[in-house]
Amino acid sequence: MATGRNHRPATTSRSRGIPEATVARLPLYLRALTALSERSVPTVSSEELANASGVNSAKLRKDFSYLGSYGTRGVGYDVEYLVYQISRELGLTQDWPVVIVGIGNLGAALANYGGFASRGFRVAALIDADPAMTGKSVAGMGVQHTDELEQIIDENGVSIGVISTPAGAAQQVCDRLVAAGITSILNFAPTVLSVPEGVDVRKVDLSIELQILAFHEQRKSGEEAPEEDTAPPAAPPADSVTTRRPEAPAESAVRAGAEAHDEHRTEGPDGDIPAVMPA
Amino acid sequence: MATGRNHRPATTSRSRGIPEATVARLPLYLRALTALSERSVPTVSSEELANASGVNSAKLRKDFSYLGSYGTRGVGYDVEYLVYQISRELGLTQDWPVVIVGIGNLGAALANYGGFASRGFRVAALIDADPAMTGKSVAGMGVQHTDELEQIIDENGVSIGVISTPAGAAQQVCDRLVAAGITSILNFAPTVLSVPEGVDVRKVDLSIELQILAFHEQRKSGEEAPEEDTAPPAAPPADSVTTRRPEAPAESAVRAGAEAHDEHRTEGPDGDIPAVMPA
DNA sequence: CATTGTGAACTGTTTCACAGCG
DNA sequence: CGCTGTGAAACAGTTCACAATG
Repeated sequence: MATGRNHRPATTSRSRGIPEATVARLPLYLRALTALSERSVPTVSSEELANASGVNSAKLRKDFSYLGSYGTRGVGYDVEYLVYQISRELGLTQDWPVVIVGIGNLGAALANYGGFASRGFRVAALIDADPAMTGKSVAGMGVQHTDELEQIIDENGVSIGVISTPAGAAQQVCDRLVAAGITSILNFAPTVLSVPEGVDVRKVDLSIELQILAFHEQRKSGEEAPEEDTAPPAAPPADSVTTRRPEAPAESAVRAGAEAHDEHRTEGPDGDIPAVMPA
Repeated sequence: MATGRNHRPATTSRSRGIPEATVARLPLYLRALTALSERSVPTVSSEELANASGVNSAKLRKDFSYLGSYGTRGVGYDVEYLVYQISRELGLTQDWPVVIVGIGNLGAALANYGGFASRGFRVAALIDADPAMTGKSVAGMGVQHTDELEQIIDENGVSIGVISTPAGAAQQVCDRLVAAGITSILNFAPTVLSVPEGVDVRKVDLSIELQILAFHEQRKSGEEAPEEDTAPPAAPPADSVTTRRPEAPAESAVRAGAEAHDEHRTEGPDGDIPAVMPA
């Protein structure tokens, strides 16, 4: 709702040729290859590389086949060469300035994250809405105020933004980022972002991951006889509203999935993804 | 290699009935529903809920159809009832103690993350290998030493572990967690974890996400004429080894994808996912 | 009669298995 | 001979479109 836009599937962009699923694995291969490269391993077979990347070799070969024929039959792949080809394919031969908006606990952790710098990414600025944060130094870098967001993006030619604000601020920040010219967003806030066509959003949500794990975990311990659809309570839906109350939760019993969703408080040790660094 | 195990696809467990893709979306629906619930909205149509969740309504309806018929034709879904059904399906009616291992910047941010507590998850312990961390208080909770890992897990009946150590320590920690009885792992370290059959691993990797964004970003600005396979340099693979050097990178030019991969230093302000909290 | 629930068509992804080749 | 590259088969996930229905 809020700033109402159209929802793009977030994983859109069937980027001519390479399947999305393959793109998502390229960084994995690249990581494994880089490790091999550092150990000066000259060549690697699809089987070995697949193991190191946690995929199976058929998939890996098919993935590479989309990039071209970079292997040698009977031998394997040249490590350096592949590193180069994949880097190029991913666009990592140039470097990408990024801004991080929302320097709370998480934002600060991201800013400190070395993986940023070591790959083709460079943190161009840390931005926070809290005037108390402005000027503070995080990860050896001054935090700048949201007011300067547009200028920072413009001057640095930033096209990738990371949002680590509380959920309530995320859409707003997103809108400003997009308006300022950003076309790729990595969202850590637990909200669905609406963006115009052409802007890519990827999300990382801790609690979603945990919930998925919980689902599987439950299956493991629960039903020892995993056969047949032992249909759940299967209670009939509402006949009147508000009177509805399944066989279970009394109003507030089920708290799962709760989101602050628009936390008003600007700080506090337990906000949804913290907005501001306490210290 | 390291502790060599078998690689499970990480997204295994075709958990009888509900497709994995659906499971991954349930938390999204739950979040949207919880927000509606808080605003005391009694019912919602598939269209509305789909919008709020960032998916399309056909998908949402199909997803729900796997859970059973919880809607009312001509009306929509009862919000409270659905919240309950999904929570139950996800196993969130019980609460899940989790341990966080590796209390660096990221680990601390995770510990502070409110989303944990508000859903069915409870941080049972914070664990770090650094004796200097032990006893320190993070997010109002004492950090305990790795030595106590097994005992903590056992005593609290923990089955979900979060790994936020540096990459080099992750497999080792993972092995101990698994040995101690943990069967679900959320891995923030940039490594492939090997786990025995029956253990679920989900990974969250910042730099992978960024690389995927970079890929799409590159496609946007690059090739304005996105037709025809303008085959890349297409350099021929090795004829001899080590002599191989494509038309591009001189030894260290391409740094993309670099991983510390076995960082020896136990601290420092810019290790791969920091190991220890500076302060 | 608006909206769900779902077969059927489709699109995307993985796996198989083997021909092709260095 | 070993390993890549890839068609073809199998499988998974999404979308369509409409009959069923409260």
